[in-house]
Amino acid sequence: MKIVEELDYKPNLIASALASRKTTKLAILIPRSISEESYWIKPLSGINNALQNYIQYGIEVKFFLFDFFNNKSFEEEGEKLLEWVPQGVIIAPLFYKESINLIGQLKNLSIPYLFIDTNIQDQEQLSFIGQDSFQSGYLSAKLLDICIPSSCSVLIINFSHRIDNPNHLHQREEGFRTYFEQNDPEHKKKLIPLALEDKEDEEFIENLSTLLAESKTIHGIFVTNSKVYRIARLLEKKDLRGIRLIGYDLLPKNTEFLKKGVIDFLINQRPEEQGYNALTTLFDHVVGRKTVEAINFTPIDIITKENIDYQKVF
Amino acid sequence: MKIVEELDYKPNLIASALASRKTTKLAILIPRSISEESYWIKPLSGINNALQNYIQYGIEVKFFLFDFFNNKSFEEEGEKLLEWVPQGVIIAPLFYKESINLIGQLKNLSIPYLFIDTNIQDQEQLSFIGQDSFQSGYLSAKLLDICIPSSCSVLIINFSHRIDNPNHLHQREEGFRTYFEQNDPEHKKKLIPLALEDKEDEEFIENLSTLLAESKTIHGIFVTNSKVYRIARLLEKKDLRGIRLIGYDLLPKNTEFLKKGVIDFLINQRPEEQGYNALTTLFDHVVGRKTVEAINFTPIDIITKENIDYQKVF
DNA sequence: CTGAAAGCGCTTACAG
DNA sequence: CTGAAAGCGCTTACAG
Repeated sequence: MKIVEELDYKPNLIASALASRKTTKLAILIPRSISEESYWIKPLSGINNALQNYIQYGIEVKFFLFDFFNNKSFEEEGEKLLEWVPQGVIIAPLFYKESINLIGQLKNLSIPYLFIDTNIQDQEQLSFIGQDSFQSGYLSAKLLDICIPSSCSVLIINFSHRIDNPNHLHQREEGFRTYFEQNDPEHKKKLIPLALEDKEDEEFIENLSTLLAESKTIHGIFVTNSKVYRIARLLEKKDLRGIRLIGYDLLPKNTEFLKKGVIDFLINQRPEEQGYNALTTLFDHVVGRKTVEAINFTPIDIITKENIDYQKVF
Repeated sequence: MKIVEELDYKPNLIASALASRKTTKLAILIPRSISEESYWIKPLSGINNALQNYIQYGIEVKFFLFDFFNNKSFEEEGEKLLEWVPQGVIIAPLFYKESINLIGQLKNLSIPYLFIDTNIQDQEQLSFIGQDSFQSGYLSAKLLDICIPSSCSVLIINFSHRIDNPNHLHQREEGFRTYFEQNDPEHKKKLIPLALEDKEDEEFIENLSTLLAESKTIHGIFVTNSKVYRIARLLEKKDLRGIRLIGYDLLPKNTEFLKKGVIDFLINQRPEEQGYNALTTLFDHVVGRKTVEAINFTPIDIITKENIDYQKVF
């Protein structure tokens, strides 16, 4: 080792990869995408993109895709994953209990894992790759705040798609509220929370539309997830102007309304980049034996119709 | 070739790199950074960062750094570059005439080159990597527009640092003006252009300060480059409130005023990423023999004090 | 011009 | 346990 240091010897990774020709198996446990327009297609394509860089190094990646709404499906795919015996795992731990169970087993097998999109604190994960949800809500509040009247009402809409909503939706709302507590201590702006079902609840939407039409004081709406296009559709249909709308993610349905001017801001969490970084991080650890960052926060992008066309596509 | 196709043969780049061990020389012609806080340190660090990925492939990178204000220096470094005989070049073509001259010689030698930061149209460059300046100005106007009164005055400040200012400063102003032409046809917002010298022109700054203090109608200032901190310093010193300020680039001096709330928005052009992508693109072309994109527009990031801490650092 | 041999810097099975 | 040999998939100098 003394000589290694004296000569500043650095092993040639290329020669090493060529000689060893071992294949490293990496498993990915994320939600299945229902359509081309689904959110989860983006992390997946980011992972595939990173894979191109490593394919020559004998990396084998296998996707275990579960049903976003079904914890049993998460469990089943987790079982399959364990049977495959990978050397490293990327997990979107959307179901708390089932995730804890799975990573317990991974720990026993000394298989490293990292979290993407959603974090669970202190689980000995190799890394977390995703956005700071609280801060993204805080930023959303600021953006809304600068373009609404100094006294008015603001709706916070939660599309609760299932009982144990991923934690980060609450954190986004918390961040949003915290901004107004700090910057509007006199509560000139009234925050009105609203929980909607994810299914096509026409009746509720109709009620909401009546509410919006009647209440002239509502000048801003914050939707805590990517379902913001549903509210946009309503605003457009009822021709409701003067209401600023902000939500998450560059789904085609959302960007369409952004370009039309119905949605004012979208918060992007760079899902492709999350996928890309997740695979790169796992590779660096498992194959490159490098130390990796324990937390890898994705930038919080502000997207308007003026810069949407310049976002990186993968 | 028929058999190649039948077997879907893909050459093993790793084995190829190991066997050939040829070193590829890539030259970089960009401005020298005066301090750790200079803008041009960022593309440089992005280039070095990308280099880490390729160092095993026998890439040798040499920087030819010229004086930002001095076209002779650009010429001299260009000469040295040609003597070194690289296989590929990255150029920031800040001086038009001198750039045209240099790339003429590169063409004769069949050495591929790509432009970073500033583009010159139709010069057979391999690629351009940088921001759409017009659009970034357009976006800046939109951001200012949503948070200033519906009738007021807006200053457009150009720090002209030399006679032949890089073209993109004009394009930024053009984009800015175009937004207001399209969205304020009645000219309720008055745009006032102002050219300042780059040197510490205390007298002019003093005049500007008087102007701002007297004119109560000025509610927005757009600075077309990274010198926005100089205006911020003035606003802070004179305790001038109610003026929204927007400019370019995440220099330490700028982010400081952003966090204090004196600057409202900064436009980021991801300089590190530009450097990173430039080297990657050049490598892909020269070593990987891949086809590369002719235009690689960097995203136009909107930075506020709420998301500044989540920007990627290289 | 063609084709076989040596070698790039490692890993790993194997002989001693 | 130690150390030399073979081989990973290419490139390139060289013999024919």
